[in-house]
Amino acid sequence: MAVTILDVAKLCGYSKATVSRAFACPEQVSDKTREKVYAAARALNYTPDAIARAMVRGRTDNIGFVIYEKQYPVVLNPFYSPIFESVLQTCAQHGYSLFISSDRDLHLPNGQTCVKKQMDGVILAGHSDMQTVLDLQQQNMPVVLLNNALDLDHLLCVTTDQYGGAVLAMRHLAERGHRRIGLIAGNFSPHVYMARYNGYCDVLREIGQPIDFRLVQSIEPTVEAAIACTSLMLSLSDRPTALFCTNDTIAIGAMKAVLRAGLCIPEDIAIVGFDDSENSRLVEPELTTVHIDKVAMGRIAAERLIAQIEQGPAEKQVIQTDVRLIVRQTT
Amino acid sequence: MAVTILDVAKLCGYSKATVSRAFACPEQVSDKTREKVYAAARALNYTPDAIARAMVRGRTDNIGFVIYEKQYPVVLNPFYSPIFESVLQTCAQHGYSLFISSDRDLHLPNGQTCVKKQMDGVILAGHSDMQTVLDLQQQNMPVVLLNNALDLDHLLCVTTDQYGGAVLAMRHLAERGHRRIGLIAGNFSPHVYMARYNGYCDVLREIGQPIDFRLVQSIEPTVEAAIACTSLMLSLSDRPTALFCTNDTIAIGAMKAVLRAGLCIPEDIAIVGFDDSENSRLVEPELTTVHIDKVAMGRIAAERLIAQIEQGPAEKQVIQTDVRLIVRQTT
DNA sequence: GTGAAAGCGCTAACAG
DNA sequence: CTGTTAGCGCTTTCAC
Repeated sequence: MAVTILDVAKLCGYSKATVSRAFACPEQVSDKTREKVYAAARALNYTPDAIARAMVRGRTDNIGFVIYEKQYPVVLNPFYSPIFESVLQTCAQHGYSLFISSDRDLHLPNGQTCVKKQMDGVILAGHSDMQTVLDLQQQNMPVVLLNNALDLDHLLCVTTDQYGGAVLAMRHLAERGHRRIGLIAGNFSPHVYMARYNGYCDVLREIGQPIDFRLVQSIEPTVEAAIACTSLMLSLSDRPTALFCTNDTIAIGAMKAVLRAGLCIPEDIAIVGFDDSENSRLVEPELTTVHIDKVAMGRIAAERLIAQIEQGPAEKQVIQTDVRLIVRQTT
Repeated sequence: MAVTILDVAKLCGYSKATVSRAFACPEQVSDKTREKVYAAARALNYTPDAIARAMVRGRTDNIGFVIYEKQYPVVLNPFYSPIFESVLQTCAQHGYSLFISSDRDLHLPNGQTCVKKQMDGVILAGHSDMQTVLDLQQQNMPVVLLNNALDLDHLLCVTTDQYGGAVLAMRHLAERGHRRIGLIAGNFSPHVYMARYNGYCDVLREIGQPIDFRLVQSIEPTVEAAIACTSLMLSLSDRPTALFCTNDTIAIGAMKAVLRAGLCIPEDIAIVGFDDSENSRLVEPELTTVHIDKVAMGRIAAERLIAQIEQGPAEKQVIQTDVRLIVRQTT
């Protein structure tokens, strides 16, 4: 793009400064001038250079959404994608654009942490290590943690009530009269895994049901793994009457295994999932699951990050969004 | 970030240029020097400013993935999200980062088209109007069209064999002996809609089956709309024995309607979808569908765009990825 | 409301 | 292998 602000200035007879203002703050320029400037710009097909602008303003109006590498792919992840979408919307509303990258992009060849790209702040989604966050903070790069919580000063974290959700799911099953309830848990980050696992154990304890470890399995959260795992559980002589799956993908795999075994849902086996992803409504019967307010998580993370960018450092805080049980047809 | 390259230069006793090289092209600097520079950088917590770098290099190493607004949300779209993911991967491999934005971001308040953000090229996904593409080209902004084709010089388009896919699906149904085949078509862009519709008509003609317009419906591509539409078709006295749905979401809605009507798939009604989205394997029975090579589409679009960025304008070309039928359990 | 001038932080010749 | 120098294109005081 060879044509610069100077070319426009020359053509319309005004100065660089006026042309600049016509684009950046149109209200500071008289109507007549603005029109002339725009006409000249159109004639030359001039377009302000975003980089030069960012350089001098010290602001890019970009935000980075950084995913822990292991959790790739983001966009296809039924849990993260609605969150990402919500972040995207919120950013757009506030005039920010969104970069998407993995945590690999956060390190220089010499090992230092930094934001190699042009962004005013970052949302770190999923796992992220403390040193990285510290480094970023030290470089005055606003940071918000999403679906993760770290105990650091001035760090804002947005999570959800993992434990409460598990308890909701389990109590619901217990109220339906289930006692032999299996757990198929995805091997998520310890933070998430333990909270959901504890919910399972605590409700079992509440109803006086001892834990049968043959009914507690930890797997990769894929449909295939869930099918295999469930099939095994179904072959038990005293098979469970209900399954609590720690995400919807697992629950869908469990459903497949049950249906393929010729059993009925929920009559023979009841199933509860977690996340309330889009997929939970795709399957038939539709899945009872714990709703996580992914829209709120994304929105809050983005809003709080933007607040930091525009108004300075955050207070240390963990914002926990509510969960609720969505009862559909699998229980 | 108050600390600049100059601070590091002073601290380590080298010049700005050397410090710059230590980060930008480490091999051009002696080991000893590099270590000293890095040490100083670490001490000051210095990090190169990506904006200033981009400014002087005239390159940002960023690519924009721009979606036609009406097709929002991108990330949740079962068709676009795998493509986006593939673009993301390819860009990462080549050292580019990805921006995601809608076509709204392509226009200045004065109506001019431009890339307001810092990117070296853009992938325009879905519908995009010709003037926008022309404007971008005139500004020397490399462009690739994805899932769309426009007849413009030096414009590279990546699409798929929409018509061929429809023919594959229909012939498959015909080979299974179906004659009364319904069409439930999503109201996609004319480009896509017509190709798939023509495939339907042509195969019916091949098998000497007149088109019954009660069996041809055009709807919003949502599960709900598909359920409603299918229910209606099922209530016909001479209901179809098979349904060709122009995407998987519609097919899944159709499946729900069929199952809820107490009918069996594929015994009573066979169903074929289009896209081979992740969802097609989630449902039970699993969906027979036309596979679109979304990974290839994303990769090719990204690679070609990068080629343009690095090696100059493209030849006018429409690259059409192959389709194939994936026969699962609904036919 | 408009213009002149001073950089923003970095890289890329070119020299040495 | 390292240093010097000249900007990249824009915004932003500060005058007028």
